[in-house]
Amino acid sequence: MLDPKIIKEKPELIRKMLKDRNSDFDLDSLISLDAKRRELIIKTDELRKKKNTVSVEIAQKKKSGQDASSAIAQMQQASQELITLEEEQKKTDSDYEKLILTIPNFIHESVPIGQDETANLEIRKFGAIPQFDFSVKDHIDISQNLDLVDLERAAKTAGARFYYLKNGLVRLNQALIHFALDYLEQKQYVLVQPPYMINQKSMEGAIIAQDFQDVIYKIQDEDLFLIGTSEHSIASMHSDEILEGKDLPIRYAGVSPCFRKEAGAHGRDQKGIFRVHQFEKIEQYVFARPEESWKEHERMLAVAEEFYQKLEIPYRVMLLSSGDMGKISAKTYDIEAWMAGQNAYREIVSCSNCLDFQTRRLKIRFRDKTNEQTQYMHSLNSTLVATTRTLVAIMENFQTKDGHIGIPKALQKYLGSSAI
RNA sequence: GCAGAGGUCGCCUAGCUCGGUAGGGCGCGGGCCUUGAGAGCCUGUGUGCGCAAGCACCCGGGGGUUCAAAUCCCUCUCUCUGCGCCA
Repeated sequence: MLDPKIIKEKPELIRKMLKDRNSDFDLDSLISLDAKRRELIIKTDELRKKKNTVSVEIAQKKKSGQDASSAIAQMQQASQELITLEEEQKKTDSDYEKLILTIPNFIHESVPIGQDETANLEIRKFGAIPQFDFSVKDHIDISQNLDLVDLERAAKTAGARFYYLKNGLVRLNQALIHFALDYLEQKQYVLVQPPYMINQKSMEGAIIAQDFQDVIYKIQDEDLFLIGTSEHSIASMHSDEILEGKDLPIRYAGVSPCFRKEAGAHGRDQKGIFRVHQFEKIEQYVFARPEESWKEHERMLAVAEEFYQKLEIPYRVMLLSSGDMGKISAKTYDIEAWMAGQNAYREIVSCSNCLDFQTRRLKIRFRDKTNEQTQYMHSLNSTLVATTRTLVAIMENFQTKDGHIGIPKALQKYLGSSAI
């Protein structure tokens, strides 16, 4: 959510952002609803003031034994008027609220303006692309040959985009999680295993309504939604709280399964475990002081890059364009890992600064002294590792001529072996 | 799941029986006093609208009764205690 004051005072900033995002958001409706909302506040406040005055009068008259009936009549009339106005106000407020929650976030000045991913900028590359003296397989062939993944039976029991991991890949998945947790803990992150289901209010704090439909699974007859990432749980963890400035930044390492509908992804990455409904993810989630959030953003990216360097996975860092970026992010870097079986770089990390967009929705504030004005802090999130995609990268990049999989040195002690 | 007790301003607490402007303490800010510090005293301390003066709102959420609700009624939710069930 954006600051209502900025929308009111500098609508031209919002218009530019909407244009850069190719958004068809109806700003004029929002502005007129806001005007109507404020007009109603003034009117109802006046009526309440009248009621308060008359109420005191009634109390005094009753106390001294005078007749209060004319004052009571006034009171009844004012109450009636107020009920009508309050209904209108409720409706206006709710319309306004719905609309303001769907405006996308501001865009940082360093973000390239463009329609889609073709306008993304490559920032840097790391690692040499592996060369093979045999014909390269993709992760589907490799995992089928080694009995590491059963997609057919998963399709039978759950549907497309599900999988049974088996044998060494179960261990490798756990090894990645274990390694990632050790890595972030050593960097002083607070480890968090959050609720895997959260209520609607919390979910709305973390994402924009329309994403519900495309991404989020709902639990039947309960006010509960399966999280799409631990970001959703951790964002709302401090909702309605006022934290102490001295505690910032707070860096969380979230570990959880992630559940995604992947609606609208028909046909893309249809096979294998690259794009699935369920996977494990270790996430960086940071609450920072506003003036430090851009520094934190670069820091989180560096933490993620170092992780893939340790895993010996070649990657490139992309700066997403205004048209390719998520609505809640002001700036997003993606890390794309080289995947030998696809002969391409594919997204494995997304690192975003959301400014005060989430914290404003969730009322997460801080202050340095108890009587100081509170401020919204900034929130940032970045993948450290989404296990299935990294498993794909390892399987494809570390495949051997005899059809097995080598293991990156950093993972060997967690796996207990150097090959699968 | 059942029963009981609770949720009041950043924190603690009074007020609820019997409806009439939510009081006190702590913490923190500003001021007075002081050579300085401390103590003491004064004052401020959440949200909204407004250029401002100021006004309105805020007692876990929602609804009801009433001229008027922290207070009475209903409902939901969370916490605690006991019982039950359970990996």
